[in-house]
Amino acid sequence: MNNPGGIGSKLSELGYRLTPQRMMILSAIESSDDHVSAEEIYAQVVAKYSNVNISTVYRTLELLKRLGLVTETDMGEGRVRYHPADKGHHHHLVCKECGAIINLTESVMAPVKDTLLREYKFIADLEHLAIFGRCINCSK
Amino acid sequence: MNNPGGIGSKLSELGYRLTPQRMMILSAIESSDDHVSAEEIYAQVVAKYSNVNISTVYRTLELLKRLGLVTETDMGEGRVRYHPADKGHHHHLVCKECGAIINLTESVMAPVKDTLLREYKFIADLEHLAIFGRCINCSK
DNA sequence: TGAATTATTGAAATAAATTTCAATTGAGAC
DNA sequence: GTCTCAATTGAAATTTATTTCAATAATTCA
Ligand SMILES: [Mn+2]
Ligand SMILES: [Mn+2]
Ligand SMILES: [Zn+2]
Ligand SMILES: [Zn+2]
Repeated sequence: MNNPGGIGSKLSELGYRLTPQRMMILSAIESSDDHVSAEEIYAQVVAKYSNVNISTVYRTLELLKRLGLVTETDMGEGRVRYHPADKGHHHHLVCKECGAIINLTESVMAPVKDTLLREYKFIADLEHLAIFGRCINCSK
Repeated sequence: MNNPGGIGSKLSELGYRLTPQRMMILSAIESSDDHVSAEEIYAQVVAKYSNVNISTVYRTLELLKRLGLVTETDMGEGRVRYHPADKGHHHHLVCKECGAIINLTESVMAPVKDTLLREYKFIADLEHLAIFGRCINCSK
């Protein structure tokens, strides 16, 4: 629930309260190895602890996002998905035509990140992107 | 209204009907030199032509997006903004802390686009991005 | 022309996410 | 322990965007 090194311990280190609601939400995020949506988190949490509100889920995700503990990615599904920030740095190529998703390592964006830092002194968040376009099958 | 080379003429070339609603919407998009939101387009259109529905605006934007005639960009305002695809190829750095927006030329993403094409045969849409992060003032 | 078919629209419902505001909880002061 | 105050939450309202479905408009074809 509040495992050392986990998101929960970071939250309390930073002075945020580790409420039952937050603990359940964090556990849902951390236990999922896939990208998880707010509604999916809510469904998991509400099953064990019915007095929790969907807006608390969104608020907690918002907080974690702001603290850089989770990444938020829009893969074009009409809802956004979340990911613990430390779990696998990678990006996704999303084919707009067939929906195929190709994973890539973070390093593809490293040159851009460097350029932006060097030329604009801008620290770009390029940790978990969805890049849209057309895959090889759909582009012929 | 349906100037040659404009979005309207491309639409009819492709076999889509150039309805009064669409003409007004296109004119609102093309006449704006800035990035324009759906609600702003709607406000402009409804002032001249009251029998138009907001869902027609969204639907038209969806169509134009799909045809690659406008780009859609989320600059983190809670609503998305649109831009004629041929009007200025550039990106935006958006500071998550102070909201500052720095413009960049399209070329920053050229190396990534090339890499994705070469290594993944993926044709990436990297025409009008909002890249989030922290500007020089906010990162010290 | 006129019927059949298809594209487009408006209105209302719906969905995802955010905001508002009052109630509750919890941490620290005394 | 009790008081005080700030943080957090729940419930409902709101916002942006999408979807559904019936009505309308335009196009195709007999
Ligand atoms: Mn991922
Ligand atoms: Mn722009
Ligand atoms: Zn594809
Ligand atoms: Zn800034």
